Amino acid sequence: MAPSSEADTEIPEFAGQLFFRLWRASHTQTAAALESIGLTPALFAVLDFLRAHDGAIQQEIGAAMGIDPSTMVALIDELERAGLAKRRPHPTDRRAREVVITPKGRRSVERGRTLACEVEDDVLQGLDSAERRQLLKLLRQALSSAPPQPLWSSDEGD
Amino acid sequence: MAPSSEADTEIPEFAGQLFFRLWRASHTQTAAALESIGLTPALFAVLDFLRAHDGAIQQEIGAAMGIDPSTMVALIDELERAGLAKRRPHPTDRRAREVVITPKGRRSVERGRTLACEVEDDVLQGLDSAERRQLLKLLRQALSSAPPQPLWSSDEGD
DNA sequence: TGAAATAATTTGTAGCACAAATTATTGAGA
DNA sequence: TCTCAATAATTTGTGCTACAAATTATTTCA
Repeated sequence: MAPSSEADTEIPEFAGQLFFRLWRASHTQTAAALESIGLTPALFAVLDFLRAHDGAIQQEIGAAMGIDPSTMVALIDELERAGLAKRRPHPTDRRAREVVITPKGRRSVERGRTLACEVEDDVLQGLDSAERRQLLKLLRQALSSAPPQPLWSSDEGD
Repeated sequence: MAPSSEADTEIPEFAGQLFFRLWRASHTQTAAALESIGLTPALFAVLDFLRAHDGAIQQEIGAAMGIDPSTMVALIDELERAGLAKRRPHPTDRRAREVVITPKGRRSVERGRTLACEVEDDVLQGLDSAERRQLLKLLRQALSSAPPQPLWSSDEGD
Protein backbone atom coordinates (compact mmCIF):
# COMPACT_ATOMS: atom_id res chain seq x y z
CA MET A 1 0.00 0.00 0.00
CA ALA A 2 0.83 3.67 0.16
CA PRO A 3 1.86 5.58 -2.96
CA SER A 4 5.01 3.45 -2.62
CA SER A 5 7.23 6.18 -3.99
CA GLU A 6 7.09 7.91 -0.64
CA ALA A 7 8.93 5.39 1.50
CA ASP A 8 11.73 4.94 -1.00
CA THR A 9 15.14 6.10 0.22
CA GLU A 10 14.18 8.07 3.21
CA ILE A 11 16.60 10.58 4.72
CA PRO A 12 17.65 9.18 8.11
CA GLU A 13 17.34 11.14 11.27
CA PHE A 14 20.43 10.14 13.22
CA ALA A 15 23.88 11.34 12.29
CA GLY A 16 25.23 7.80 12.48
CA GLN A 17 22.77 6.69 9.83
CA LEU A 18 23.68 9.62 7.63
CA PHE A 19 27.36 8.75 7.96
CA PHE A 20 26.57 5.21 7.00
CA ARG A 21 24.54 6.12 3.94
CA LEU A 22 27.14 8.52 2.68
CA TRP A 23 29.98 6.14 3.38
CA ARG A 24 28.18 3.40 1.55
CA ALA A 25 27.45 5.58 -1.45
CA SER A 26 31.06 6.62 -1.56
CA HIS A 27 32.36 3.13 -0.93
CA THR A 28 30.26 1.49 -3.62
CA GLN A 29 31.30 3.96 -6.25
CA THR A 30 34.91 3.92 -5.16
CA ALA A 31 34.98 0.15 -5.38
CA ALA A 32 33.56 0.28 -8.87
CA ALA A 33 36.03 2.93 -9.98
CA LEU A 34 39.09 1.29 -8.45
CA GLU A 35 38.22 -2.03 -10.02
CA SER A 36 39.48 -0.67 -13.31
CA ILE A 37 42.99 -0.47 -11.89
CA GLY A 38 42.79 -3.70 -9.91
CA LEU A 39 42.41 -2.16 -6.46
CA THR A 40 39.84 -2.52 -3.74
CA PRO A 41 39.00 0.39 -1.44
CA ALA A 42 40.91 -1.25 1.39
CA LEU A 43 44.03 -1.87 -0.69
CA PHE A 44 43.89 1.66 -2.01
CA ALA A 45 43.54 3.06 1.50
CA VAL A 46 46.66 1.21 2.64
CA LEU A 47 48.62 2.32 -0.40
CA ASP A 48 47.46 5.87 0.12
CA PHE A 49 48.61 5.71 3.71
CA LEU A 50 52.00 4.39 2.59
CA ARG A 51 52.28 7.25 0.13
CA ALA A 52 52.74 9.51 3.14
CA HIS A 53 54.24 6.98 5.57
CA ASP A 54 56.44 4.80 3.44
CA GLY A 55 58.30 2.23 5.49
CA ALA A 56 55.77 2.10 8.31
CA ILE A 57 55.48 -1.26 9.99
CA GLN A 58 52.25 -3.22 9.73
CA GLN A 59 51.21 -2.51 13.27
CA GLU A 60 51.51 1.25 12.71
CA ILE A 61 49.47 1.10 9.54
CA GLY A 62 46.78 -0.90 11.23
CA ALA A 63 46.66 1.34 14.28
CA ALA A 64 46.44 4.49 12.20
CA MET A 65 43.77 3.14 9.91
CA GLY A 66 41.82 1.10 12.40
CA ILE A 67 42.52 -2.20 10.69
CA ASP A 68 42.96 -5.41 12.65
CA PRO A 69 46.48 -6.91 12.54
CA SER A 70 45.20 -10.19 11.16
CA THR A 71 43.41 -8.30 8.38
CA MET A 72 46.56 -6.29 7.70
CA VAL A 73 48.49 -9.47 7.00
CA ALA A 74 46.09 -10.39 4.22
CA LEU A 75 46.09 -6.90 2.79
CA ILE A 76 49.88 -6.65 2.66
CA ASP A 77 50.01 -10.16 1.22
CA GLU A 78 47.84 -8.98 -1.63
CA LEU A 79 49.78 -5.79 -2.20
CA GLU A 80 52.94 -7.86 -2.42
CA ARG A 81 51.35 -10.35 -4.76
CA ALA A 82 50.29 -7.47 -7.01
CA GLY A 83 53.77 -5.94 -6.85
CA LEU A 84 52.47 -2.71 -5.34
CA ALA A 85 54.31 -2.90 -2.03
CA LYS A 86 56.96 -5.00 -0.36
CA ARG A 87 57.81 -6.12 3.13
CA ARG A 88 61.37 -5.62 4.29
CA PRO A 89 63.03 -6.28 7.64
CA HIS A 90 62.97 -3.57 10.22
CA PRO A 91 66.53 -2.28 10.76
CA THR A 92 66.52 -2.72 14.52
CA ASP A 93 63.49 -4.81 15.47
CA ARG A 94 63.55 -8.24 13.96
CA ARG A 95 59.93 -8.89 14.91
CA ALA A 96 58.68 -6.04 12.76
CA ARG A 97 58.44 -5.71 9.00
CA GLU A 98 58.52 -2.40 7.24
CA VAL A 99 56.19 -1.99 4.30
CA VAL A 100 57.44 0.05 1.37
CA ILE A 101 55.53 1.09 -1.69
CA THR A 102 56.99 0.15 -5.06
CA PRO A 103 57.20 2.44 -8.09
CA LYS A 104 54.32 0.51 -9.58
CA GLY A 105 52.39 0.99 -6.36
CA ARG A 106 53.09 4.68 -6.48
CA ARG A 107 51.70 4.94 -9.98
CA SER A 108 48.65 2.92 -8.96
CA VAL A 109 47.90 5.04 -5.96
CA GLU A 110 48.15 8.22 -7.99
CA ARG A 111 45.60 6.93 -10.45
CA GLY A 112 43.52 5.75 -7.53
CA ARG A 113 43.55 9.18 -5.98
CA THR A 114 42.29 10.69 -9.20
CA LEU A 115 39.46 8.19 -9.29
CA ALA A 116 38.67 8.70 -5.61
CA CYS A 117 38.48 12.45 -6.13
CA GLU A 118 36.07 11.97 -8.99
CA VAL A 119 33.88 9.78 -6.83
CA GLU A 120 33.97 12.29 -4.01
CA ASP A 121 32.95 14.98 -6.46
CA ASP A 122 30.03 12.85 -7.48
CA VAL A 123 28.91 11.96 -3.97
CA LEU A 124 29.06 15.56 -2.82
CA GLN A 125 27.47 16.97 -5.94
CA GLY A 126 24.67 18.48 -3.89
CA LEU A 127 27.12 20.81 -2.16
CA ASP A 128 28.94 23.77 -3.60
CA SER A 129 32.60 24.32 -3.02
CA ALA A 130 32.20 26.38 0.15
CA GLU A 131 29.77 23.87 1.60
CA ARG A 132 32.17 21.02 0.90
CA ARG A 133 34.96 22.77 2.70
CA GLN A 134 32.66 23.44 5.60
CA LEU A 135 31.48 19.82 5.68
CA LEU A 136 35.03 18.46 5.66
CA LYS A 137 36.02 20.86 8.37
CA LEU A 138 33.13 19.77 10.58
CA LEU A 139 33.79 16.08 9.93
CA ARG A 140 37.44 16.40 10.84
CA GLN A 141 36.57 18.42 13.89
CA ALA A 142 34.08 15.83 15.06
CA LEU A 143 36.49 13.01 14.42
CA SER A 144 39.46 14.57 16.16
CA SER A 145 37.54 14.97 19.38
CA ALA A 146 35.49 11.83 19.10
CA PRO A 147 35.97 9.36 21.93
CA PRO A 148 38.72 6.80 21.37
CA GLN A 149 37.86 3.73 19.36
CA PRO A 150 37.99 0.49 21.28
CA LEU A 151 38.21 -1.21 17.89
CA TRP A 152 34.75 -1.87 16.82
CA SER A 153 32.54 -4.68 15.62
CA SER A 154 30.80 -5.24 12.30
CA ASP A 155 27.01 -5.24 11.88
CA GLU A 156 25.07 -2.71 9.93
CA GLY A 157 22.28 -0.29 10.01
CA ASP A 158 22.45 2.41 12.66
CA MET B 1 60.18 2.68 16.62
CA ALA B 2 59.44 6.35 15.97
CA PRO B 3 57.60 8.45 18.54
CA SER B 4 54.73 6.11 17.71
CA SER B 5 52.17 8.62 18.93
CA GLU B 6 52.27 10.41 15.61
CA ALA B 7 50.90 7.79 13.27
CA ASP B 8 48.15 6.76 15.68
CA THR B 9 44.65 7.54 14.46
CA GLU B 10 45.35 9.84 11.62
CA ILE B 11 42.65 12.09 10.24
CA PRO B 12 41.78 10.82 6.77
CA GLU B 13 41.80 13.03 3.76
CA PHE B 14 38.88 11.75 1.73
CA ALA B 15 35.30 12.40 2.69
CA GLY B 16 34.43 8.75 2.28
CA GLN B 17 37.02 7.80 4.86
CA LEU B 18 35.75 10.43 7.24
CA PHE B 19 32.22 9.12 6.84
CA PHE B 20 33.47 5.65 7.56
CA ARG B 21 35.37 6.61 10.68
CA LEU B 22 32.50 8.55 12.11
CA TRP B 23 30.00 5.89 11.22
CA ARG B 24 32.14 3.28 12.87
CA ALA B 25 32.60 5.34 16.02
CA SER B 26 28.87 5.89 16.16
CA HIS B 27 28.04 2.30 15.32
CA THR B 28 30.35 0.79 17.91
CA GLN B 29 29.00 2.92 20.68
CA THR B 30 25.43 2.47 19.57
CA ALA B 31 25.86 -1.28 19.53
CA ALA B 32 27.26 -1.20 23.05
CA ALA B 33 24.48 1.03 24.31
CA LEU B 34 21.66 -0.91 22.65
CA GLU B 35 22.95 -4.18 23.98
CA SER B 36 21.54 -3.24 27.37
CA ILE B 37 18.03 -3.42 25.93
CA GLY B 38 18.65 -6.44 23.74
CA LEU B 39 18.81 -4.63 20.42
CA THR B 40 21.40 -4.43 17.69
CA PRO B 41 21.81 -1.28 15.61
CA ALA B 42 20.15 -2.97 12.65
CA LEU B 43 17.16 -4.15 14.67
CA PHE B 44 16.82 -0.74 16.22
CA ALA B 45 16.96 0.93 12.83
CA VAL B 46 14.14 -1.23 11.53
CA LEU B 47 12.04 -0.63 14.64
CA ASP B 48 12.71 3.08 14.36
CA PHE B 49 11.57 3.01 10.76
CA LEU B 50 8.40 1.16 11.78
CA ARG B 51 7.75 3.79 14.41
CA ALA B 52 6.98 6.16 11.56
CA HIS B 53 5.82 3.63 8.96
CA ASP B 54 3.94 1.01 10.90
CA GLY B 55 2.46 -1.65 8.67
CA ALA B 56 4.97 -1.23 5.87
CA ILE B 57 5.73 -4.38 3.95
CA GLN B 58 9.19 -5.89 4.11
CA GLN B 59 10.11 -4.79 0.63
CA GLU B 60 9.28 -1.16 1.46
CA ILE B 61 11.34 -1.23 4.62
CA GLY B 62 14.28 -2.72 2.80
CA ALA B 63 14.06 -0.28 -0.08
CA ALA B 64 13.85 2.71 2.22
CA MET B 65 16.68 1.59 4.45
CA GLY B 66 18.89 0.02 1.82
CA ILE B 67 18.68 -3.45 3.29
CA ASP B 68 18.70 -6.54 1.13
CA PRO B 69 15.40 -8.50 1.07
CA SER B 70 17.12 -11.66 2.27
CA THR B 71 18.64 -9.76 5.17
CA MET B 72 15.25 -8.27 5.98
CA VAL B 73 13.77 -11.72 6.42
CA ALA B 74 16.28 -12.51 9.13
CA LEU B 75 15.80 -9.15 10.83
CA ILE B 76 12.03 -9.43 10.94
CA ASP B 77 12.38 -13.02 12.14
CA GLU B 78 14.39 -11.76 15.08
CA LEU B 79 12.02 -8.91 15.84
CA GLU B 80 9.17 -11.41 15.89
CA ARG B 81 11.10 -13.81 18.09
CA ALA B 82 11.75 -10.98 20.53
CA GLY B 83 8.11 -9.95 20.46
CA LEU B 84 8.94 -6.48 19.18
CA ALA B 85 7.13 -6.68 15.85
CA LYS B 86 4.79 -9.01 14.02
CA ARG B 87 4.10 -9.98 10.44
CA ARG B 88 0.51 -9.90 9.30
CA PRO B 89 -1.03 -10.56 5.92
CA HIS B 90 -1.36 -7.68 3.55
CA PRO B 91 -5.07 -6.88 3.04
CA THR B 92 -5.01 -7.04 -0.74
CA ASP B 93 -1.70 -8.60 -1.80
CA ARG B 94 -1.28 -12.12 -0.55
CA ARG B 95 2.41 -12.17 -1.51
CA ALA B 96 3.21 -9.34 0.84
CA ARG B 97 3.39 -9.25 4.63
CA GLU B 98 2.87 -6.12 6.62
CA VAL B 99 5.13 -5.60 9.59
CA VAL B 100 3.63 -3.97 12.64
CA ILE B 101 5.39 -2.88 15.78
CA THR B 102 4.07 -4.25 19.08
CA PRO B 103 3.55 -2.22 22.27
CA LYS B 104 6.68 -3.85 23.64
CA GLY B 105 8.51 -2.88 20.47
CA ARG B 106 7.31 0.66 20.82
CA ARG B 107 8.65 0.87 24.35
CA SER B 108 11.96 -0.63 23.22
CA VAL B 109 12.41 1.77 20.38
CA GLU B 110 11.74 4.74 22.62
CA ARG B 111 14.44 3.64 25.00
CA GLY B 112 16.65 2.96 22.01
CA ARG B 113 16.15 6.45 20.71
CA THR B 114 17.21 7.88 24.02
CA LEU B 115 20.37 5.79 23.95
CA ALA B 116 21.05 6.66 20.33
CA CYS B 117 20.76 10.34 21.10
CA GLU B 118 23.21 10.01 23.94
CA VAL B 119 25.67 8.28 21.65
CA GLU B 120 25.23 10.93 19.01
CA ASP B 121 25.91 13.55 21.63
CA ASP B 122 29.08 11.77 22.51
CA VAL B 123 30.30 11.27 18.96
CA LEU B 124 29.66 14.90 18.06
CA GLN B 125 31.07 16.30 21.28
CA GLY B 126 33.65 18.28 19.34
CA LEU B 127 30.92 20.38 17.77
CA ASP B 128 28.74 22.96 19.40
CA SER B 129 25.02 23.08 18.83
CA ALA B 130 25.15 25.39 15.81
CA GLU B 131 27.87 23.30 14.21
CA ARG B 132 25.88 20.13 14.70
CA ARG B 133 22.88 21.64 13.01
CA GLN B 134 25.07 22.78 10.17
CA LEU B 135 26.69 19.36 9.86
CA LEU B 136 23.37 17.54 9.77
CA LYS B 137 22.04 19.99 7.22
CA LEU B 138 25.05 19.43 4.96
CA LEU B 139 24.88 15.66 5.36
CA ARG B 140 21.21 15.56 4.44
CA GLN B 141 21.79 17.88 1.54
CA ALA B 142 24.60 15.71 0.23
CA LEU B 143 22.58 12.55 0.66
CA SER B 144 19.43 13.84 -0.96
CA SER B 145 21.25 14.72 -4.15
CA ALA B 146 23.71 11.86 -4.08
CA PRO B 147 23.55 9.55 -7.06
CA PRO B 148 21.16 6.63 -6.72
CA GLN B 149 22.44 3.56 -4.91
CA PRO B 150 22.74 0.48 -7.06
CA LEU B 151 22.68 -1.46 -3.77
CA TRP B 152 26.19 -1.65 -2.56
CA SER B 153 28.75 -4.24 -1.58
CA SER B 154 30.56 -4.89 1.69
CA ASP B 155 34.33 -4.50 2.10
CA GLU B 156 35.95 -1.87 4.21
CA GLY B 157 38.33 0.94 4.26
CA ASP B 158 37.67 3.38 1.45
C1' DT C 1 -5.05 -17.53 -20.74
C1' DG C 2 -0.22 -17.20 -20.43
C1' DA C 3 4.03 -14.80 -19.54
C1' DA C 4 6.57 -11.47 -17.02
C1' DA C 5 7.02 -9.18 -12.72
C1' DT C 6 6.86 -9.11 -7.79
C1' DA C 7 7.15 -10.41 -2.41
C1' DA C 8 8.95 -13.36 0.60
C1' DT C 9 11.90 -16.90 1.39
C1' DT C 10 16.00 -20.31 1.43
C1' DT C 11 20.57 -21.51 0.43
C1' DG C 12 25.26 -20.78 -0.63
C1' DT C 13 29.35 -17.73 -1.09
C1' DA C 14 32.49 -14.17 0.16
C1' DG C 15 34.55 -10.33 2.87
C1' DC C 16 35.90 -8.43 7.06
C1' DA C 17 36.24 -8.07 12.18
C1' DC C 18 37.46 -10.38 16.04
C1' DA C 19 39.21 -13.78 19.46
C1' DA C 20 42.59 -16.91 20.51
C1' DA C 21 46.65 -19.28 19.97
C1' DT C 22 51.56 -19.53 17.95
C1' DT C 23 56.25 -18.04 16.98
C1' DA C 24 59.98 -14.99 17.24
C1' DT C 25 61.85 -11.23 19.45
C1' DT C 26 62.42 -7.44 22.60
C1' DG C 27 62.73 -5.08 26.99
C1' DA C 28 62.80 -4.66 31.84
C1' DG C 29 63.60 -6.27 36.29
C1' DA C 30 65.37 -9.70 39.90
C1' DT D 1 72.62 -12.78 33.32
C1' DC D 2 68.32 -15.09 33.42
C1' DT D 3 63.50 -14.85 33.40
C1' DC D 4 59.10 -13.16 32.33
C1' DA D 5 55.88 -9.93 30.47
C1' DA D 6 55.00 -7.37 26.33
C1' DT D 7 55.13 -6.91 21.40
C1' DA D 8 54.95 -7.86 15.95
C1' DA D 9 53.55 -10.81 12.75
C1' DT D 10 51.09 -14.66 11.74
C1' DT D 11 47.46 -18.58 11.46
C1' DT D 12 43.10 -20.47 12.42
C1' DG D 13 38.37 -20.46 13.46
C1' DT D 14 33.90 -18.04 14.31
C1' DG D 15 30.31 -14.85 13.35
C1' DC D 16 27.91 -11.36 10.98
C1' DT D 17 26.39 -9.15 6.88
C1' DA D 18 25.86 -8.44 1.98
C1' DC D 19 24.95 -10.48 -2.19
C1' DA D 20 23.65 -13.75 -5.91
C1' DA D 21 20.73 -17.22 -7.31
C1' DA D 22 17.01 -20.16 -7.07
C1' DT D 23 12.15 -21.25 -5.23
C1' DT D 24 7.26 -20.54 -4.28
C1' DA D 25 3.17 -18.04 -4.35
C1' DT D 26 0.81 -14.45 -6.26
C1' DT D 27 -0.21 -10.49 -9.10
C1' DT D 28 -0.33 -7.81 -13.33
C1' DC D 29 -0.65 -7.19 -17.95
C1' DA D 30 -0.71 -8.25 -22.80
